[in-house]
Amino acid sequence: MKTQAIGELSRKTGVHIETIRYYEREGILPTPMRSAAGRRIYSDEDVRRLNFIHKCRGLGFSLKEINSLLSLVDSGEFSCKEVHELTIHHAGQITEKIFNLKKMEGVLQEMAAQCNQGNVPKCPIIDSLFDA
Amino acid sequence: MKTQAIGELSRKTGVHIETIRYYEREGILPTPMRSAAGRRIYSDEDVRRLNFIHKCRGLGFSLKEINSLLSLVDSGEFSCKEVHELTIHHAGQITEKIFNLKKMEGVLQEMAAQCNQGNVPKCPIIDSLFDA
DNA sequence: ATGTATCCTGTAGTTACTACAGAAGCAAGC
DNA sequence: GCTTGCTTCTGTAGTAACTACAGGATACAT
Repeated sequence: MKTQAIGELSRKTGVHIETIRYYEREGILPTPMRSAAGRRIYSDEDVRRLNFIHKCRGLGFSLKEINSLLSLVDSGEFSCKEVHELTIHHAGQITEKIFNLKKMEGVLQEMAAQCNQGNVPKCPIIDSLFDA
Repeated sequence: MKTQAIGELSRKTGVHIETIRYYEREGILPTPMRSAAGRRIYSDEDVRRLNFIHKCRGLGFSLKEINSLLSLVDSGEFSCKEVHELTIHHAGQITEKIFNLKKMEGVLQEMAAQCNQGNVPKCPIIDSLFDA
């Protein structure tokens, strides 16, 4: 499939139509082509870009941060210094997020396992998580 | 240290004072003790709870989702069925988040490595990430 | 040609903060 | 005891990132 309307883009990505138009207003999505009647037309490139944005949002990145990541791609012009600063900054964030998520994952699995054995869990979530 | 004022809680957790009061209004943090003059007094338990909330927010969980996690702990009363539903739901989310973050991590490191070798990177961020 | 679904713009509401304003409390030094 | 500076208080208003209509035009299947 080559192009699509906003509804299909929404279905493919799981992003609400209103949110897609909001991203366009905010300059995070490029202003798309329009049909003769003025309807937005999207390419598969837009699907990929919106998927990227959507998942980044779900991982706690702000639109501003996402823009700074996307700007690496959008501008043909960027220096290695800029790339380095951004990647190092974001890579640090990402590593920390992974670390915290793994901790959460472990505790939740432990709780579920305790429950399987018929024990009411003591729920040490807060105690064992994120003490510092 | 046994108890502390809101400013110190803020410094320890990195959460703005206004946000702490906001969490109290929203019922995510319990209403704290007050000094004779009416100032909020927090325990180390509050520090841990706020750290937990803060990191969850940074990982893309909504306050509603965080509440559902915390309610597992807050109520002495919960059934194994409830625990299971919540943990399985959240564990799935968490696993997916980790998966996506690892993908991002890999691509960013590759970009930085390319730059180290003096090449201007082709920046395949969007192409290689999140195609589906 | 007619009904149903989709799209348009525009505005208003929601969530999760964030930033004051203005008043009162606390702590240290003179 | 009084001043100076910092912290906290309540309350309100502003911002970021959506989300939900309203009211009207367009597409398309029967």
